[in-house]
Amino acid sequence: MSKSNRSELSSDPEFQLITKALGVISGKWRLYIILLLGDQTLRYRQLSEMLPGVSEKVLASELKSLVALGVMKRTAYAEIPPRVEYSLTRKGQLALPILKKIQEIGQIFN
Amino acid sequence: MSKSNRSELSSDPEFQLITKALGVISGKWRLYIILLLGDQTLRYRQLSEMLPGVSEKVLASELKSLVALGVMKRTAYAEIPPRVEYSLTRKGQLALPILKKIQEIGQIFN
DNA sequence: CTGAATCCAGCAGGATACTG
DNA sequence: CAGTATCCTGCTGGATTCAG
Repeated sequence: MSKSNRSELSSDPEFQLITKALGVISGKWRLYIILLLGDQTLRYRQLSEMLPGVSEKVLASELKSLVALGVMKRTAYAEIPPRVEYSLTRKGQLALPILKKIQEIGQIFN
Repeated sequence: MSKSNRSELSSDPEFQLITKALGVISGKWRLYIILLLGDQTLRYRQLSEMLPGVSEKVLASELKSLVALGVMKRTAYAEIPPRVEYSLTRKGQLALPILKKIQEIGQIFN
């Protein structure tokens, strides 16, 4: 990483990229949820059951953020009872291999 | 990621790895500091100057955490004035290529 | 020079109840 | 079924001062 001592860190393009990337993966459950979804399409209820101990509020807001970030897409069907499915976007799938690598870091420092 | 519906998430080994990895990279500056150091050896003052806007307290505690995690090593010389140098451990260097990849995630979602 | 100590604000994340 | 609405708490990171 080369340094161009500008006075503000926030103007460093590398810093901006890192911040962006951290937005996708940081948070107690975020990365785990993405890897859990993987290439599947899952309903809200399925995700919820796969994440025991994560409250509705937290799961819902994480999913919302991930959709807003462009990692996942949400598809709602106008049925009764309601059905909502989540899957990775193309960008999400692009990022997936790298995200899986992050687990290796966990192994290195075990 | 395959799921074996055990009742507690914290007993899932994959979750543990992810949590471990997140410990290394999450935090507003942590990942940036690691990439900034890269293969170099830098003194505290140099790091501090490369990180305008990061207070002494935050920098010092981040470095301490990174040393505790085994990512960096700290070498202090008994001189006056004191000299302290930081560099990546072998484990840190092992992780470096993956950490660099994380920036690509930032590019994907730009 | 290299930090530690203190004090403090904001927000991510959790518990629980309720709605379309 | 798929979420909101509230309310609450602890931790992360920031400002400033002090010390070896």
